[in-house]
Amino acid sequence: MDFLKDLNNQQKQAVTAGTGPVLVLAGPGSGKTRVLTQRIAYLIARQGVRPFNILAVTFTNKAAKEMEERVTDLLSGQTNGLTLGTFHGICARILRREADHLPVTSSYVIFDADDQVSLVKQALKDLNLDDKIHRPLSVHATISNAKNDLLGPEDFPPNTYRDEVIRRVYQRYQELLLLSNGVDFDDLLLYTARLFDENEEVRKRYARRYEHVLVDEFQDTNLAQYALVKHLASFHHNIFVVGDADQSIYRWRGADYRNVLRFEEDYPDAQLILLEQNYRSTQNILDIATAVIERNPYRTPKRLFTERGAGTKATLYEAASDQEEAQYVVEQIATFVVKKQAEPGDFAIMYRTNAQSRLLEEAFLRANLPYKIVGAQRFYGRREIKDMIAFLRLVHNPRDEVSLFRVINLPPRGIGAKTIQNLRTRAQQLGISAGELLLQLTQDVDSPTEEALGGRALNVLIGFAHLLHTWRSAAETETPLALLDRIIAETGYRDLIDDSSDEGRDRWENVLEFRRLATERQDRPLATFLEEIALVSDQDTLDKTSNAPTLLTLHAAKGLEFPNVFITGLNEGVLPHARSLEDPEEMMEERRLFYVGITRAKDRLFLLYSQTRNTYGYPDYVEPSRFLDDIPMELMNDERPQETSYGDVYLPRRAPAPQSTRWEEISTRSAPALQPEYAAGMRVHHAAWGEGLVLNSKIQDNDEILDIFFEEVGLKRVVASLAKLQVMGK
DNA sequence: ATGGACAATGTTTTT
DNA sequence: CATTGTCCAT
Repeated sequence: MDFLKDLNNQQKQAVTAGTGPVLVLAGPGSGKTRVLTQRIAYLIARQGVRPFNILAVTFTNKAAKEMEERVTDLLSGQTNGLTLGTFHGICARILRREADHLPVTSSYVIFDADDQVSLVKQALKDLNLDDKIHRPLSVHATISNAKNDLLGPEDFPPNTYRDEVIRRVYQRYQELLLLSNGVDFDDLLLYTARLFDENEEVRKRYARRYEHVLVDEFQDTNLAQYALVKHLASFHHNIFVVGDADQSIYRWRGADYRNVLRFEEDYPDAQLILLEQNYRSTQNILDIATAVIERNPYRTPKRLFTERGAGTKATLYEAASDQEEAQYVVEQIATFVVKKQAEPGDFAIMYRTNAQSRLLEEAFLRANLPYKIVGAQRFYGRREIKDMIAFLRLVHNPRDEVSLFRVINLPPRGIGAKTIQNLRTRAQQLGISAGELLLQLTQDVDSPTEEALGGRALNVLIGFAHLLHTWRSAAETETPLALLDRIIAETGYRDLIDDSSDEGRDRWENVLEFRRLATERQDRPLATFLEEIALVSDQDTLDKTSNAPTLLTLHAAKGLEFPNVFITGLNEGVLPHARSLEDPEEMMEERRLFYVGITRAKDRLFLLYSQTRNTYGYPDYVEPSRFLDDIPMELMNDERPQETSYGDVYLPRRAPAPQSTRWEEISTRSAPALQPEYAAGMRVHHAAWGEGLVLNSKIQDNDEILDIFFEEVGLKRVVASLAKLQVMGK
């Protein structure tokens, strides 16, 4: 097997670099994933390194999985024992194994973002601090940053009054986590780094094992991650990192692209390899990207080049409103698909904030065209899913107070704030957690406890305790899926959420979707299952199987590529975001974010902004993004309107968008008297308008109404019985 | 203890 | 505007 075939000189050099530290600076689309994969294969097959002795860190689980598959392909098997995963995932496993050295047990649970904020809230309450003044979200962000800088509460410098407050909240927050036998995302990194720092035996064990340490997306590591990598490579010093400072977009999460500089300082003998040739985009796209990123100060200039040729110009489009912007996206995609110039799945639509996806989704729904959206939060953040997870987490770890109090009264069984308070107080007196006390109620109840909890409340508590108890026994022998089914059945959860309204049905569908996820992971023990769902990344939810356009944030787009890319909302206040306008560092990051978006495109790039935008429900005029000024006009086709306004009169320059078909109408198209003859996806011919694609069909007033996209004349709405249509094909 | 009605308040980005 | 929290009547 020739691992070096089809590699350029720099890539070859990287793949076959000898021992010692190596720093690969890789521009977008320069094949860094390939380099990493082939290097792992090369180490195993050519250098005789055992997979067991290799550690590779990627940014998402999906990337790890893909990399593993590719290595396995290259070697036809023999990757057993290879450690491949995200920082958080790898740390979670190490902590599980080394729990003896930690303040938590091996059945600890990982608290998600919401749990973390509610814990901060609880901490503020415990300390009698006003959560109006000290906003939990912002307090948590500060704590998180401290952790990423490897600072514990005791290390947190109380320079200002606010710092003093945060230090105390941090302290209490940490106590609450431990009380629940829980860790947050940052603890995964912090605890592991600390463990290596303080326990030489453990550190040596891991450092000896990992003869080779490889890190992807190195520019987005924070201090804790940097320390981790350094510890892990502290024995063999074979550390191979790949990154691109221009693509650093996680500063707010503690990432520090200066880790690249730190690396060069810490390892002065590091080999430096530059990958500049781009295999992804056309030269026009690269030139646009370069024009944008060049405006950032303090960067090492890079020349991005390709052998793919100039390609087509980018399209710059000014929409009248953000709604129209979304409409334009859908119409453009429909045009390309109708003309058979691209597949629906070839398109990605990117935006700065998740909120922007809404209008796009609505536009797709109106056209009755399917789309897919990247984002784990959207799913795992839903109430019903959080409930399911809370039940499972509680079974796994009864000390988890956040989960306990989330579900103890689900469905309502008469346990309110008062009872919860009593339970917590009594548990505190006994020096145990509320969950442990609850479980004890299934045995026998001593009289002080009975008194503390009161007769009526006690009985319902015991009832819930018995449920929890049986679930815990079940969990010992059954799969998480079986346990989940048991919980759903025994709580009557469906009746609780499915009130047979659209929304209720929707929620139940979500539960079923979660159940499907559990089915896919049947073989996992509960601990692993919980860990996996706590650490899913947005990108992990990307579905490659369906042929539909992808909606995603610019952050989620990192590391991906698409033939055609729309970047929407190129307006001041959106990209760059309003909250980065004053801080030059943040402004630089906004620019990098735009750069990341541009460089995802292989063939076509669409840059969109609009004149007005709805914020808080009210429309407002907005300026085009300053970043657009930096792109030479000759690289773009300007689709901005010619002068069409006279004084205050604005003349629409395109045919008006079709009468909106509401989502409710689409979803409630129930048993019409007339059966539709046409369906979305059909190609039809019209005597005057030529050939077109049916986008939508509905029965209205005993007539079939069609939205058809014609190649010649665009989108039209026709009545089927009047327009003489010929069906050309499915 | 529960659920409904109103108010207030808030928007990056994510493991 | 859309979600989340708070108050009040049952």
